[in-house]
Amino acid sequence: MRAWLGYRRMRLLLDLQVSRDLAESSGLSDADYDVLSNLSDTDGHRLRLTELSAHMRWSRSRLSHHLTRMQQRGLITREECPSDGRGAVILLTDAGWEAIRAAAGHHVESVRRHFIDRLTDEQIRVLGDIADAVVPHLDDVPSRPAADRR
Amino acid sequence: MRAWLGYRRMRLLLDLQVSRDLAESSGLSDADYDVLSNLSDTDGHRLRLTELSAHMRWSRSRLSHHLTRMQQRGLITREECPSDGRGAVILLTDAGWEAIRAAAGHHVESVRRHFIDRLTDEQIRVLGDIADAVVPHLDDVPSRPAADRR
DNA sequence: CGGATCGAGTTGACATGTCAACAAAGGTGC
DNA sequence: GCACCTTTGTTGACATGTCAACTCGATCCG
Repeated sequence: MRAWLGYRRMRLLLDLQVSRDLAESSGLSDADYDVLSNLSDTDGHRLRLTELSAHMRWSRSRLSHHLTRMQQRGLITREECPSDGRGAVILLTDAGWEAIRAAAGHHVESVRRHFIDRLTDEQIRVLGDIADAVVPHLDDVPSRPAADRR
Repeated sequence: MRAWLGYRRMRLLLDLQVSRDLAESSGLSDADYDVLSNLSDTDGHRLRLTELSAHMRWSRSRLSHHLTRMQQRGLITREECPSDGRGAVILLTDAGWEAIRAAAGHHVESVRRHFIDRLTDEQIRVLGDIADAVVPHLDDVPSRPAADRR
């Protein structure tokens, strides 16, 4: 009980603060940052829409809407897929790459300040273990967001 | 890095699963559940809107909108405040009380299944410590949601 | 008291997320 | 090749969240 409530409270306050910092320092929302960082982690800086949505656990609909807005801001573009005519390869633009590079430093500092620096090495290690214990069980079974199951 | 990414991933998957369970078993959203449980924790099952919003870190605007919807579903009501004419005491209805009582059991089971049962006693203890280390620093300084500061 | 300011809560416009329906291409079996 | 079903991505309607403007009572101070 203590652990769960603590987790929930931490989640509420920490994520609020970190995304506030992110928005102030770089004008990106949490969602923007996640999309950009997933793209920038791939080689070629490109991903099929469905792959991206599966990894982020977003519905394709949500992602498509969000990408439309990000495209209008020049952060990403859409390409046709050579191997599948229904296409949609999402590609990071130079501006998008620049945006996340510029944001990353502040973001890391923010996470460090509000989170990592408050913890002991031991606590950090155990937290990693906790995530490793919890995540795998959630990562395969349900798979797709509710909107897509049926 | 490992701890932060693990935390983020866990947060994504765990919260997704738990709120999915919650919605399926009781028809309540996360937001509904939080509001109801905050109210049911007070004696008299009532709170001033601003107190509630401060504790939940919601803007008064968001809370007011959400309460309007919850009121239409009969989960809460609004009363005038005797000591302050600008009023707004939020009161849990019988239906609201019943709804959260019914939801709580499933919810606890869900949290246990996806989270607590995956962890050792030691990990649970440390997680509590982590929250205690992180939360206090975030709990006083910033205080109000962005929309209210200015 | 009376004017200025502040704080509580609501509202409406707009941004974002969800859901179901859809068009179009891929896959399968005949 | 062609009927059939699946998968991809988009769309529009609606639900929810954000932000700024507003009303009106509280409070401050002459």
